[in-house]
Formats: sequence, structure tokens, C-alpha cells
Amino acid sequence: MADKLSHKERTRARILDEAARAIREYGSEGIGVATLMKRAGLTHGGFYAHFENRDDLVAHALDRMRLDSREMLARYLGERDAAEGLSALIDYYLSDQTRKLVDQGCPLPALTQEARRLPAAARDQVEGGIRNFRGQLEAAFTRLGLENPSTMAASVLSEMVGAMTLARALNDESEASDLLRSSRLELKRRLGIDELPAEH
Amino acid sequence: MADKLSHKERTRARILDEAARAIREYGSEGIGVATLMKRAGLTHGGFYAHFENRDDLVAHALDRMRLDSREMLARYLGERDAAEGLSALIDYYLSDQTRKLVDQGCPLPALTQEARRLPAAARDQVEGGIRNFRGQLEAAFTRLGLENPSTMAASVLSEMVGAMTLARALNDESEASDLLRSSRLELKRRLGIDELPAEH
DNA sequence: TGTACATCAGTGAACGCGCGTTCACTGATGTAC
DNA sequence: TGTACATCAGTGAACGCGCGTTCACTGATGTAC
Repeated sequence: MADKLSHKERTRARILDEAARAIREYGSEGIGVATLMKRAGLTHGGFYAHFENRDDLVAHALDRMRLDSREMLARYLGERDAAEGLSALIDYYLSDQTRKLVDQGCPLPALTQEARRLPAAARDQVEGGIRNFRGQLEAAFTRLGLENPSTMAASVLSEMVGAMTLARALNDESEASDLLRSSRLELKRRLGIDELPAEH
Repeated sequence: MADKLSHKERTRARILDEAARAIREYGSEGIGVATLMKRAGLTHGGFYAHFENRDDLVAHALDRMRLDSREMLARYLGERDAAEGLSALIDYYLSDQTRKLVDQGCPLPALTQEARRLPAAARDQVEGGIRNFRGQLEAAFTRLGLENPSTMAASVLSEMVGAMTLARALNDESEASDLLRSSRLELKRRLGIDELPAEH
């Protein structure tokens, strides 16, 4: 009974799921309540049985994204060998596939520039996401034996988020692809993990 | 006669100036025609004597920002010694002052995440800005004697834009400031220009 | 120097539209007896 | 097993509001004579 979601809970999860995707793709103000509910297979009136208002939805959708990202990072940097995990994370995070799947994955390359303008609760989620990402990198760098793991974590996180942000802003496919490849190469080089083969 | 702007041209420049500031601060959709015109000391009806429509304004405002940024980069990377110019650029671009002046300066940390959703003309301006920035860095790196100037330019540009984007997303002043300091340090270290003193 | 007139940047009321939100209602589901 | 009823997730018409845009009008400026 506790692990089985009720009908209403499943509906709510479906709305949040659609909201998370739409927010990544169109920004926090890019989708309206009516369109969102339609995508979830409902009509707009029912929205307020699930959320206080639109801001409340955005905050919950961002909370969900943050948790997803935390899991993703733990998958790469948790148990595995630090060098191998970091190399795989870089290859995944800065892949052309990730570049194209704008409605999925890490919210930082999608939402950090509008974070300042988000309602407080939503903004806190973005801030928590940044803090967690930097922390996870720092821990991995420590295990890797770098001498300045905290500084390096800030620098590497900035480059990762910046590279994906810029690549997605470029219309030209090959230019975007080249930018990501350059960043992957240079990130691994400066972390001293460039001798490992790229994944698949 | 040619170098003296007419009354109408000066008014148009004033509107564009306010638009550029507002777009950097609130995003391309963050300010309405009425508010913008009020800031320029006018009423909203007059707007259409200067621009075709709102999209036209956004494209022209971005064009203006792009030219301003090009000048800024030329100031740092043009005539000067490459190492000195790069060090000064990093100190300026990633300073706490720049972080706070969100309505001024380089548009990339403000607009690249919504670039995909911008009208074509506006999007082209952002793309041109990225291309120019990367090109200017590459030229400076070549003069500096780096062996992979193009790869390095993509990497450094990504870190610079990413670091400012993330710093501005952080509510906590000291955390934001620390992130910028970390990035400045690491950027200079990996460019081999960390022996130079930071500017003021 | 003074008067008449054309020009045109800017005004402000009005418009249609899409948005977030409200609310009376529907109809399927599950429980009471 | 069958009937009556309460519950409540979801519906869809309606609202007020802010937005981009239009347009008839104003009034200052500069030129013609």
C-alpha cells in the first residue's frame, strides 16, 4: 500500500514529468498550464487539484530534476574508479546525444541563466544542484589525487555547463560537435585521465 | 552632417540601449514594449516608428551587444602582449563586479541558454558572438605559443561563460565569488600565465 | 523679420489574444447496508 | 448479490489581466516666401 502509488499520485507524477521536460526545452516560462495539462492527457482545470499554482509546479519540477541529476552523478562518480568514472561522465555529459536531447538530463545547461529570475523555491533548487555537482566532482578529484580538488571542481563544472550551453546555442551541427569534442579532450587532459579510451 | 545623429536616430539609440540592458537582465522576453519605452522616456505607441515589431528590436539590440563585445575583446586581445591581455581579460570577465553588473557587458552568460528559442535573426547574433569570441581567443593563444589553440579556445570560452553563468545563479555571495576566483586561478594556470600579478 | 504651411516624432485610447486562475458541475469508483 | 450514496479526480466555460500592435491625432520644428 505504501509503495503502490494511487491514481492521483500517478497523475501528478505524469504532470511533473511533462513539466520537467518542457521546462528544460522551453525554459520555466515557456509552457502554459493548458498546454502542459494537454500533454499529460488532461484538461487545464484539473491542474489546481495537484498544485497550488504555476510557481509551485515549477519548484516541484525542479526538485525532481535535481534528484534525477544527483542520481546520475552518483552513478558515474559513486562506486567506480575515479578516473574511469570521470572519463565516462565527461563523455556522457558532453556527448552529441546529450546536446540533442534538450528535454532530458541535467537542468544546469538549461536553467542557470534564468535562475536569478526564478521564484525563490525554484531558484534554491538550481543552487542546490550546482552545490551538489561541485561537491561530487570535488570528492572524485580528491580520490583521483589532485592537489586542489575544490578549485578544480569549480573550474571543471563551469567548463562542462558552459560547453553544453554554448554547443546548444550553435545552429551549425559540426561547429557544436567540435566545441564539445574540444572540451572533452581538454577536460580529460587537464585531469590527467586522457590516456583512457573514450567510452563506445 | 553624416557624423551628427538626427533627433530620431538618437531616440532609436536610446531605445536600443535600454533594450540591451533589459534583455541582459531579464532575458529577451522579460521586458514589454510599454515598460521599455517608458524607460527610454517615451510612450509605447511610438515604438513602431523605430522598429518593425518586437522581434526586430530584439535582433537589433543583440546586434548592438555583439558589436560592443567585439570591441571589448579587441581592447584586451588586440594590440597588447598576449599573456598580459589574456590575464587582464580573465580578471575583468570573471570579476565580482562583472558578476553584479548583470545589465551590462558580454551577452553570452545571459542569452546562450535561450538562444535556441530566439527568432532566427537574434539567434544568428548570438552564434556570431560565440564564433568571434572563440576566434579572438584562438588568435591570442597562437600568439602565446600554445600548441592546440583552437581546442583550447573552445575549452576556455566554455569555462568563462560557464563560470559567470553559474556564479550569477548562486544566491550566496561568497560561494559565487569563490567560484569565480577558482576559475580565474585555474584558467591562468592552464594557460601558463599564472606568474603574472592579477590586475588591481 | 514675420506669417503660413508641411513634416513627422511622439501620444494615448483601443483592439484582440493568450495567459493563469476560479468554480459549478460530471461521472466513475468504492463503501455501507 | 444488489441498491443507495458519498467521495473526489477531472471537465470546461468564464474571469481579469497584461501583452503586442494599430491608428487617429497632437504639437513642435523647419522651410518657403
